[in-house]
This record gives sequence, structure tokens and C-alpha cells, in this order.
Amino acid sequence: MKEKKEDRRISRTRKLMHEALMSLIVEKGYEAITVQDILDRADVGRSTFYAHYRDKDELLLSSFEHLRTLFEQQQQALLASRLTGDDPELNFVLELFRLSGQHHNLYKAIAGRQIGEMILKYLQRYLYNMLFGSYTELMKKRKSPPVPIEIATHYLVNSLLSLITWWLDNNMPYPPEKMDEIFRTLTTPTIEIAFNSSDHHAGSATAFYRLFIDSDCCP
Amino acid sequence: MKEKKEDRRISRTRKLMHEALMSLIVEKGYEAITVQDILDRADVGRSTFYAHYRDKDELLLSSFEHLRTLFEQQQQALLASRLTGDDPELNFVLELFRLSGQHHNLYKAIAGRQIGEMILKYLQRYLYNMLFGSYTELMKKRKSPPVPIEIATHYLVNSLLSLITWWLDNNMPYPPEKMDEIFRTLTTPTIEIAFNSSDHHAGSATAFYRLFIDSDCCP
DNA sequence: TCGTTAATGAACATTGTGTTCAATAAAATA
DNA sequence: TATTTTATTGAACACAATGTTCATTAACGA
Repeated sequence: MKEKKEDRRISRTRKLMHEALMSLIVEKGYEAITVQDILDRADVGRSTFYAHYRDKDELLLSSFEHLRTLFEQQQQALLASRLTGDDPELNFVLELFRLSGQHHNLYKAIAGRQIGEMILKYLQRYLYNMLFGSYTELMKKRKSPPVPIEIATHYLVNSLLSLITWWLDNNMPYPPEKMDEIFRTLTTPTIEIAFNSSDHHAGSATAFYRLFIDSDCCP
Repeated sequence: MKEKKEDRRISRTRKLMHEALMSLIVEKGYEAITVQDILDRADVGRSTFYAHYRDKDELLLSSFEHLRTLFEQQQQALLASRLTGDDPELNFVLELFRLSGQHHNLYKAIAGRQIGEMILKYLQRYLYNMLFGSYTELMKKRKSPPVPIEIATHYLVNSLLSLITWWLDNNMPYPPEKMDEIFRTLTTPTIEIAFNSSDHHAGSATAFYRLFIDSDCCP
């Protein structure tokens, strides 16, 4: 299964640098970290660093790619367990709140900074493609929507992200379940209106939320 | 009216530096600008710069404060003209779209960068206080809301800002009037639900939007 | 006019970046 | 195991930008 063509020294060095970066981020925030800091912490030579990554940002992005892979694997596992009937329902939004809450120290370290925004943009694109790709066909049956689909999608993704960041910025004053409920309360009427054109099918929001779950699209 | 206690040299120097910064921002983007660039463009000595501002960021924030003052004065003027009956209605949201569109080159230069986020946060706080301060009393008459007020406020401010940034990022594919309409379409049902607790007064959204207009609160 | 205050600019210390290269160590491969 | 290949090392280097200092000069306000 595993494609093991990589020199063990490479994996080792990279792992060291990633770990160093992550622990430093939590300690002093991303922007304050110098390459030298990473070198000292990882106990790696200067030229070694530049042999692997062009700069600090590239290292971080690489770390982030890794995190995304982990998340996707977890989602796949959850989806699988749902199919076997162990889980009554997989709630993607709820899972996202839970995951964010677990990594809130990492979030605090990058929030408001250049790199935090990069990552947020990344996530945004990710969710956007996830939704947009899925329900354009769902929309084909409907008449012309009152709001352009790109905008409505962008709007919803942003709603979710803004709730998550608010929640993290304010040290998670409610449990994830409550936030999930709030998200639905706030977005359900909008979804009903924005995606249902003139004919008012009850429960179109439910169908919509399911897209968060069943989507296997990869951006 | 004017408190003119300031040395003319100071005003002159500051004006030169602000102008230099702004033109440089449009040319190459904020982050790429060095202090030396500003010095050259403004034709000002190095030590002079540091006598006025601690660093580049402080200069930009000072410029931004100035912009905010201008905007507030414009709003006041519009509000005044409305009272005299010249204007049928003042639409704050629409005005915001128009203003953003006018300065979209400035936006492009700061979008996605550290400083752009600072400014967006600033704007967010500004709008948040504007709304929150105003309608907490409007809410006192209502029963307990289905969604905490802070969250709903945050949500709506973010909705507006996300639509504006989407619009600017995509080179303004629709006129401001259309965007204003879209904003209302997307948010009206949410406002009705989130701010109206159990009793369903029709038109509570209208009352809400009016807050954008009549508010004279200053954060 | 005169005392006060701002602007000047060159010099300087400092910090961080990214590159180079020959020597060394540790893998992969046969 | 022996051999080849490849990664790591670290010191030295050039460079770019920051922020400070200070004696001199110029402009201001009263």
C-alpha cells in the first residue's frame, strides 16, 4: 500500500522540522518564529532546511497539507462506520466544530496573522468546492434561483467559518452541539429561500445539509 | 472649529508620508513596501520617519483612521440631507457597497495580507458596535431569542463583509444595487427568525435594516 | 528677532535571510 | 559486505532591511 521510495533520512529530517514548527507556533506564534528557531529546535543544519523548503511558509503549508490528509482519512472512517450502521448519523458541521475545538491552541497561534488567513482561505476553498460541486446538479431541477449559486455558496461557507472563528476567538463558550444548532437556526431559512427558487419544498435545507455529509468530492 | 496647534512642518511631513504610502500600496502592495521606499517617495529623512511613527504599520493605521473620519463625515452629510428631504432614503448597506467599489484598487492591494485582515477586523468591530449598541434595547421587548445576540450580530456583520469581499475579489460582476438586494434576500429570513423570538412580527427585518441607517453610535 | 522645535543624513549596530561548498555520515543497492 | 549514491553538516558569505544616534541645519511661532 505504502509507496516507500523515500530515504529514511529525509522523512526523519522533515518530521523533526514539522514538529519543531508546531511546538514553536504554540509557544510564540507563527510570525515570531525565525528559521534559526526551527533549526535549533529540530537540531538540524541550516543548509538542510533550505534543501527541503524554500522558506518558513512552505514548511507550514506542507504541515497543513498533512493535517488535511489526516482529517480526510478520519472523515472517510466515520463515513464507513456510518455505512455499517454503528453511527446513527454523521454530522459534518458538528465534526468540524469538534475538530476545531480540539486544535484551538493551534488556532490561537495563527489567528489574525498572515498565515492564519492563508489557511482560512484554503479551508474556504475546500468547503466551497465540496458544496458547489455537489449541488449544482441538485439545482438543475429547480428554476432560476433568486440568488446566484456562487454567491449563495460563498455565503454559506463563510457563515460556517465565521461561526467557528467566533467560537474559537471567544474561547468556546458553548458546546459544539449548541453551535451546530445555532448554525442550523441561522442558515436554514436562508437555504430554503436561496436554493428553492419559487416552489417551496419543505425540507430542502435538510437535503442541503446532507451534502455536507455525503460529499466525497475532493478539491 | 479646527484645532490648529500643529506645526506646519509636522502636517507637511505626515501628509507626504501618507501619500507616499498610499501610492506605493496601489503600486506594489503593502507588504512589499520597505521603509526606504516610503522615504524615497516622500523625500523625507530616515530619522524623520521614526520620529513620527514607530514602524510601517503605525503609519498605515494612522492613514486608515483618517479614512474612517472621512467616511463618517460623509455619512453625517448624507444623513443631514435626508433630514432635509432631498434624499428619499439613505441605504447604508448600499452606500457601503458603493464606497468599497470606488476604492477597489486599494482593496486589491491589501487583500489577503496581514494588514488587510487588520483593517477588516477593524471594520468588523466598527459595524458590530454600530449594530449591537443600537438594537440591544430593541431586543429588550422580545422574549429570549433563539440565538444569542452576540452571535447573531457577529453573523450578520460577517455576512455583509463576506459579500463585499466576494464582490471585490471577483471584480464586481454585479452593480451595487444588485448586491444590496442579494444581501437582503439572504439575510432577511435569518433576521426574522433570529431576532424575533417566538412572536412573528412581520417586517422586523425592515426595522433591523433601519438600524444601519439611523445609528449614530461611535465605536 | 529670537528661542524653540523639526528635519536631515550619514554612520552604526543588529537581526534575519538565503546561498555556497567541501567534508562527512548514512542510507540504498548489488 | 563493499560500493555507490545521496543527505546532512556547518561555517562563511553577501545581502537586505530595521531602528537608533547625534551633531548640524532649516523652518517655525510668537
